[in-house]
Formats: sequence, structure tokens, C-alpha cells
Amino acid sequence: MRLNHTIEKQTKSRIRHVAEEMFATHGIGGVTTRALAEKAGANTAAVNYHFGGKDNLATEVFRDVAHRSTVRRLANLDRIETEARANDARPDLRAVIESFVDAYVNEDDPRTGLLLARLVLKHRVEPNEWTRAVVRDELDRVAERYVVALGNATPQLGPAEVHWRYHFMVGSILMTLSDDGPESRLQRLSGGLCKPADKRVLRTQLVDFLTGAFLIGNKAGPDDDGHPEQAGGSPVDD
Amino acid sequence: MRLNHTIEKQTKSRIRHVAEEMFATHGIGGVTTRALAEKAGANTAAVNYHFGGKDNLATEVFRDVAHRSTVRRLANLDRIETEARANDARPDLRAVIESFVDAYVNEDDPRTGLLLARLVLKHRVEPNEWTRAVVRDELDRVAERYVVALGNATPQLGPAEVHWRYHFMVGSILMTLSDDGPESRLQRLSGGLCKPADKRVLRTQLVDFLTGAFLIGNKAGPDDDGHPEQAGGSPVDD
DNA sequence: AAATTTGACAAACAAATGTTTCAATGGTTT
DNA sequence: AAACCATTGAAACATTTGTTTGTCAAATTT
Repeated sequence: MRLNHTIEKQTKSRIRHVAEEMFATHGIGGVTTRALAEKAGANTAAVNYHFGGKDNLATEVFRDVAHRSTVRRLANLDRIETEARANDARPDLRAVIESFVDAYVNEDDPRTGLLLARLVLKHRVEPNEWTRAVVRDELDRVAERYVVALGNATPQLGPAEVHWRYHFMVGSILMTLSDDGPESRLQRLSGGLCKPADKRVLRTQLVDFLTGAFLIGNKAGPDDDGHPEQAGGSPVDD
Repeated sequence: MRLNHTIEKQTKSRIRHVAEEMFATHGIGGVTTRALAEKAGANTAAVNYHFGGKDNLATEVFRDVAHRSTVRRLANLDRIETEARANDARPDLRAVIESFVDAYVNEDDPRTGLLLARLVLKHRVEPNEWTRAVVRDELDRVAERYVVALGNATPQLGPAEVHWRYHFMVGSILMTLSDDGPESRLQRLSGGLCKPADKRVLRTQLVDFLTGAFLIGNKAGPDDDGHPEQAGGSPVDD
């Protein structure tokens, strides 16, 4: 048991990988211990033996995915901000948004975005102890950093507005990711004009949409409690 | 049994109303037949007796909610388009968006928007026979009409882009609605700066965001398959 | 070589939950 | 008044699903 690590952990590793795959495909609630074990060629008890329960397995899978994407995004953001400082300019809004979208919509690794969407959607629909933990521990940092970065890139927006729009941004990305494949509502309603499976187009469309959404603002103060009724008319009013 | 309709249907009606309330509060999966029956002061068997099962009850509740909001939105849209025609102008983008958001975010009737969000989110996370039916029968009409209206209001956008952005719009609205209350992620991350419970501010912020998101476009053709990489720079390029 | 630990497996267990059964009740009709 | 029918209620049923148990085989350690 000391020599053959690889053989010893085969079952555990198989379960771990199949879990990631099945969670992405069928969602978290759509995967049963039995189906998972069967697909991994293991016994149902093995899931509990190796991971201590389905929730722990899910926590492990999603914490890992979230962590990887967090690291990647924070690095991207660092790079963008360093470059901007070097040029003595503000970070480019489009670049910031693109780096955020990239972690969700990426043809090289379509699974990560899907898993992140599954995680956050589950957390929205029925919050859990473990979804809460993963979201707080891994995703909140990204949100805080991006709100700051987006604020720096959009001086025409007040602090509250940046928070609102970050939130809207995440919503549009996640809902789009959850509507993947040829059965998607978008594809059906557009008569095949839009294909969410084409990640390249999707990313461009998202970034276009979101960049526009952040461009126009009405610079409400932090204590804004709802009087911006004449907003949205003129672009960049400062 | 012929004379006292009101008394006869008391139980059925109570179940119906409690179901709507509980579906909005706890989501569809978060409501058990037992909890529902208890809160309605009825027996668990009554749910099946009067509605023929939980799914039928949910279908009835959500079909009703969706239908009401559909009728309301289509009427709003008709009014806007009629007015625009009378003035020989294009429909106002902001007015179109506002009428769409209104059905979801409305201080007079906060429950409808929440229920619609529950319905669509459930349909996204785990589609069903009955969610499919309700979405197709009630919500698709609205989507089609609004895509046309938004297209008329934004000549700078190509047909595919309007579809994409309509989709993104729905996503940001729904995800925001599902993040209601003082426990919301938005409220937590913004340090209390943004309160999703304040529907008036929420609506304004959403409409500002979405109006901006539709303003800038790159007029890709219908056969666009992903080459708009220089898009989003200049406002309204036609 | 013997003892111990690890891992796998079949089966059983336990809890949640939608649904059904069947007898009792109360009003309605004849 | 008697028959009838809709409604109710308690209990049982069936299914799904996560988890645990007890046994056995193989590998490792002593």
C-alpha cells in the first residue's frame, strides 16, 4: 500500500473523475450515488468509503473547479492591471470583462464553465451548507476583485452601480451557460440562428453585450437609494 | 353540492393559494405534499384528490402565473408599438425594456416575478414535461414578440444579436430575482450598498444596465458565425 | 508466516416523499 | 327517510436514494 499509489487510488480517482463529468452533464441533483458508482465501475459503498458521502464528494469536486478558475481569473486580472499601470492608463473595460467571461466560456475547457454554472445555480435554487462554503471560500474573492477592477475601468459608474452590474453580468453568463446544447431555448427561439454550443461566438456576443451594459452610467453616489430616473440617456456623463 | 360552490371548493382553493405562496418562497422542489397540506389545513390526500398529483398542481399554478404575466406584457408591448406608430417613430428601446422588466420586478406584485423566476430556473436546472409545456405554451410567445420589438427598437443590431441579447437580458433578470432578500449575495458583497428587496431601485438599475447593453452593436448578418472581433468600440455604427 | 490494514462488494437499512386505499362523514337528491 | 355522491382523514404503500453493515480477498507490515 506504500508502493502502488496509482493502483491503490484507482477507484477513488475514477469516482472523482466520473463525478466531475456527471455533475457537469446532469447537474448535481441529477446524479445518484448508484449511477455514479456504476459508471465508475465501483460499488455504491465506495463513494462513501473514499469520500465520506455524496456531499463531500461534490464539495471536493466543486471546490477544486472553483479554485482553478479563481486562480486563473485573478492572474488574468493582475496581468491586465499591471499592464494598465505600466501605460499609466485605466484598465480596459473590455479586457476586464473578457477575462471574466473567459473562465466561464472557453472552447479549450468547456466543462469548467458548465460546472461553475451548475454550482452557482444550485446555490441559488436551493442553498446548502457546502454550496455556501464553496461559494464563499472560492468565488467571493473573485467577485470582490472584479468589482474593484470594473469600478476602475468605469469611472462613470458609482460604487453601487458597479455592484449591481457585476451581479447582472454574472446572471446573464450563468443563465446562458445553463442553456447549452441543441435543445437550448436560445437555439430553438432563434430558429437555429444562435448556437450556444459555439463558444467562440457566444463569448463575443457576451462581451459585446456586457461591455455596452457597463459603458453608460449615471454616477450615483454610494448612498443612492433610488432616484436615478433620468439615467441612461447620454453616454459617459463625466 | 350544487348550491354551495364556495364552501365546496374551500379546500381546493386553499391548497391552490398556499401552493402559490410556498412555491414562491421555497421553490418547487422545496415544497413537500405534506408541508403544503399542513399549511393549507388539509389532508395530504386532498392534494391528489383535487389536483391529481403534485405535478398537476404545479402546472396549474405556474401556467396561471405565466399566463397572467404574458397577457400583461403583450398588452404593454401593443401599447408601446401603437404609440410609436402614431408618432411615426421607432419604439423606444428603454420603454420596451421597461415593459419587459416590469412583469418580473414590480413592487405591487412581487410574487409573480419570483414565481416566474422559479419556473424558468427549474426548467433550466432540471427540465420536466410540465415545465417544458408551460414554458412553450406561455412564455415562448412573449419571447418571440419581444425579440421583434427589440429588433425594431435597435436597428444597429443584426437579427442574431437581438436573439443573443434577449437571452442575456432574461438571464440577468432571472438570476437577480433568485437572489432576493437580506441573505442575498449582492447585498452581502456590496456591504449593504445594494438591496435587491428594494424593487424600485432594482428595476431602475436593471433597465439602465439593459438599455446600455442593447445600445451598442455591430450589425452582424444573420449568417454571422463569429468574426465580429472589432465590435463594441464605437456606438451605433450605421 | 502470521497479523493487520485496506479496499471491494452484496445486501440491508433508514429516511423522505409522492401516491393510494378504504372507511367515515356530511350534504344532496330522489 | 333512503340512497347517493363528493369530500375528508388516517394509515399504509411504493419508490427513490444516501448510507451503513458485515464479510471476504488482497496487500502490507511485523
